Amino acid sequence: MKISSKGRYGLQAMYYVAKLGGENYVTINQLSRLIGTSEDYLEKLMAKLKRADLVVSTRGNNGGYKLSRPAVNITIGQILRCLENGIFTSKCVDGTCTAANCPHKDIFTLIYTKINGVLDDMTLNDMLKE
Amino acid sequence: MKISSKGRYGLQAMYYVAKLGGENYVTINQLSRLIGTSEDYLEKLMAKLKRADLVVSTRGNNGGYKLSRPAVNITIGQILRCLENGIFTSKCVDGTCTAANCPHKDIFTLIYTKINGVLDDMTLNDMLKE
DNA sequence: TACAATTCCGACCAATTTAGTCGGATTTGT
DNA sequence: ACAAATCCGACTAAATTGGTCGGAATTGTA
Repeated sequence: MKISSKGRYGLQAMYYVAKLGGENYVTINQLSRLIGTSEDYLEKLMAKLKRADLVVSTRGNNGGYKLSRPAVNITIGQILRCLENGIFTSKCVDGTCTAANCPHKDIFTLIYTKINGVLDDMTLNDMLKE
Repeated sequence: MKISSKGRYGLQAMYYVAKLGGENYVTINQLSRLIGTSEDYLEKLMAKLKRADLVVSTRGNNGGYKLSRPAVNITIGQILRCLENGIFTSKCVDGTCTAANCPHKDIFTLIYTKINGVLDDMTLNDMLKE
């Protein structure tokens, strides 16, 4: 249940897209050199970030990625949730718990609400300020 | 990165140990019927909870488990951390990040500190009150 | 038009973690 | 002696993560 390298690479990629971006597009090649992982793998992560509307891209020469909106409007939670598998939910919350009258729905919901609250309280802009 | 069934079963087991316990010892057989999973698997989880000093046990006839201390002094975070693998930490925090001058140490540390704070703010007693 | 730079896409594989089983050994009260 | 329990290590299966590969499609530029 740690943040896996998927989430870690994703956060780092978003950080560099934000930092180097502006009007420029940032390429996977640049990101892979900055982060230190393969282009092939990063590509998968960028695809997820794009599907979640956190970045936009153009193909072809001079193409690459940039943020879909200002860094202050992109939360750490949004980034992690789109990369990690079913992050911060559980059977007892999403309705698939098979226990009759699952007695723990409320506490699990509370746990996840609080964690998501923490993550959505921090934005990409907070990473840039460091 | 969801709370896996390990964590879920563990929280539920602790809940029932707290609820049925008091002076009594609660057995794995009871827990498995209440939670709906195998005795064999629960046994592994109880072993971890014991190693973390969250429960105490006696063997033999009339044996079983009970809390090592009052429910109000056992946090959700303590339960989850002892069951899940390296929960809420990451390379960039624990010193194994190989990036030179990892620029993200602070933000990752902040994320984990906040999440652990949330989890350690809730105790087993909060589960009992539901 | 050719070409290079780039994202995009699906199939595949390896490593790790999670989930679960099994066969006993040990302890304890009756 | 026996039954009810925890304890323990080895094993397997399933799922997820981490990563690779080959090529298709798009775009700017010479």
